[in-house]
Amino acid sequence: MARLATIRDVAARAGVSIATVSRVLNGDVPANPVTAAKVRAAAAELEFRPNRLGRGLKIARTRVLGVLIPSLSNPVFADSVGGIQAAARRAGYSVLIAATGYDAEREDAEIESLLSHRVEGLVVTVADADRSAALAKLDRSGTPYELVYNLPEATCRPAVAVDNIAAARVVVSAMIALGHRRIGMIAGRFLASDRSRQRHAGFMAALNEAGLPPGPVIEVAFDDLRLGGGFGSALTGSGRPTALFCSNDLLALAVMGALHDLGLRIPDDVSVAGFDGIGFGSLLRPSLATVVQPARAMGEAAFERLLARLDGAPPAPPLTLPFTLRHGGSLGPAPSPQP
Amino acid sequence: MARLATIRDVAARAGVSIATVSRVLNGDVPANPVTAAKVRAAAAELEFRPNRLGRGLKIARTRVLGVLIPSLSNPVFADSVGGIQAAARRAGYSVLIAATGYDAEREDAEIESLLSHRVEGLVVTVADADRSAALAKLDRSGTPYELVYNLPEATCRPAVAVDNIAAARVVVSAMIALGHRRIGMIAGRFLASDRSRQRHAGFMAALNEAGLPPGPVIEVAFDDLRLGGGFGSALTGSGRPTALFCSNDLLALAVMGALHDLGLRIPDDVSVAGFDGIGFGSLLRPSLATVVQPARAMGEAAFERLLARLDGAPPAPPLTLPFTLRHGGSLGPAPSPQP
DNA sequence: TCGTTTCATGAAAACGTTTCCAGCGTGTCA
DNA sequence: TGACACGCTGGAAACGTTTTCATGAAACGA
Repeated sequence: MARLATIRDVAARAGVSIATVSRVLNGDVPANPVTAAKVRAAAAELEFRPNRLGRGLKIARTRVLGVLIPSLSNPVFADSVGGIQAAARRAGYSVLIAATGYDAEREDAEIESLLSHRVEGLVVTVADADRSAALAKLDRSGTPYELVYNLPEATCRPAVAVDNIAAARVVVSAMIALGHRRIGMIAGRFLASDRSRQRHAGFMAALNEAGLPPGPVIEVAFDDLRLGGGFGSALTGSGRPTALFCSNDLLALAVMGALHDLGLRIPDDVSVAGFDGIGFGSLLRPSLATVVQPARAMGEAAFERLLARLDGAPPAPPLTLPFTLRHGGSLGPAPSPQP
Repeated sequence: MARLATIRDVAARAGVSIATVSRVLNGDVPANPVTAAKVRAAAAELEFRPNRLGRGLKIARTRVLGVLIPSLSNPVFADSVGGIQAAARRAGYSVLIAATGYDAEREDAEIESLLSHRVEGLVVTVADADRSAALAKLDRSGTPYELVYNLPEATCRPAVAVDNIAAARVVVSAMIALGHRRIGMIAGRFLASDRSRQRHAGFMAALNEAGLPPGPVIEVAFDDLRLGGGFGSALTGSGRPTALFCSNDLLALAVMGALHDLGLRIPDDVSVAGFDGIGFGSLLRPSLATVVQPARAMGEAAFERLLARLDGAPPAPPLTLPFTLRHGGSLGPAPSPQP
């Protein structure tokens, strides 16, 4: 690869100083039109592409932002990154991305890596926002960041999310309204996910409100969509739940597949609802009833808030965006009560 | 945000020169153990995080790689990025990511942006690898890059992909073997996608081979998953196709939804097959028959090849990875012939 | 004791920018 | 005609690293 042209090459070719090249190309100072033309011509001929390392070093702004998520394979994260990206591009920012693979232990190292590139700020989704050592470190150093999906309860941290508890309560209440009395939950591991915990809290709240005892709660590993083992037995006995609330859509899809394989019809035998609102849910038949989070908009909002912080605005309180309940064929009336 | 510690601060605190700090922290030269300890202590106390802009500027290597894809919302791209990312992380590389939103016109600008950050190489998926001006420019400048999903036919460009033509032929042949005689195709716009074109070629090849006339071929815009309009009429007449090959899975999912809404049963009335092998396909009921591309492995392979190039290896010929046919409930025997 | 080798360390240059400051030529006004 | 302002331009420093080169001390064999 041929050596890339530097500002010095451009200056030499245009017969001016590098200071002039810089001024012309950055367009800040109205320069002599003929000089400007010479510079621009030289830059074009040499295919000059300003080195952002040099620039960043000098002006101490990189116009790069770091994004950390658990995994790109979950559309809910991919979509939020899409939103972040779109907003960033509009504002002239580039995006450096990292993933933890759902491993909270890796959060710190990945963030360190992003920071070493001197990203101006971070948009992150962590396993557990209240217990995250990485976030604590960010707070200590005053690095601007914005959470997405996480909504800390104990700590006050900048976040864009939906109210997980309220949303879960709404879904479960909808189940109750449809006559369901034995409602179970399939959840990502509570220890590994604040969202899962919060959604469980909403689940319990709705049941309490209605005076119903909780059905079985099954915790599964995040990335383990193959629901084997004890799963079937909890869902097939005579006192089996007639509705299942899943802490996220990926889980819900897996559950629907498993139920199908167990010979249970959805929603005739058992209803299912998810959480997230990934696009595929609505393409399924029956379509997946779920809480729709505005993933893309959340990403965009997070970026905008971050940008405001970078421009000197004071830290804003957490932003809860409205969720919507997507009615779907997977959630139907409870089967008529057995005698 | 407090000013970040520089190597100079560490040197001052440890009572040594910056050269020594650099040497100790990079661990290249075996230094005096006591000095090293002092340096490490100082670095830790100051939470020193080497500035990769300075480093990159000096050594002219950034250990950053650029990734350009059409969109993160398509799992097939998100998954390949996941693979790239994982491999990059293992090799100590960071990933700068950009998306075109399926707009070929934006490819060049996004690549320019990535290059201005002095990424060492690029992994890209473009709309049309043979006609891409952006790729031509990369070739001209000798920038190392690797294509994923694109497999150029007219030009010789480094790529990791599956043989789209062969794969499409296999699917369509499978349809024929199941007794289908009127087979249609739903495709992304040929002008905007080399893959769509190649898969169409495979479709035609299989039909020719069997001496069958092609059924209707419907081109739709890439991101337009709402198949309205003339769609229904082409698929409902008396001479309607009994099987539909879709140029990608997203399209196939939309088609399945539309067919369902038209009152057609899958696969009893009409069979459907896709292309890509996104995970959700197998969760559907009926599950989606499709060509599975090893998305993650393709991303990993692309990174490995790129890394080899960066380490001085000569350009390798395009790598075609094996695809597999995933049998799914959406593809069944042709309905018994009407009298 | 001296020359030589080895080892640890520091000074300084360089990477590619931006920007401050000074200098120069030209035009304007008294 | 002189003083001054103004517009453009160039020199040079600085950003935070790495690395070359030189220096000094200690160790060693003769």
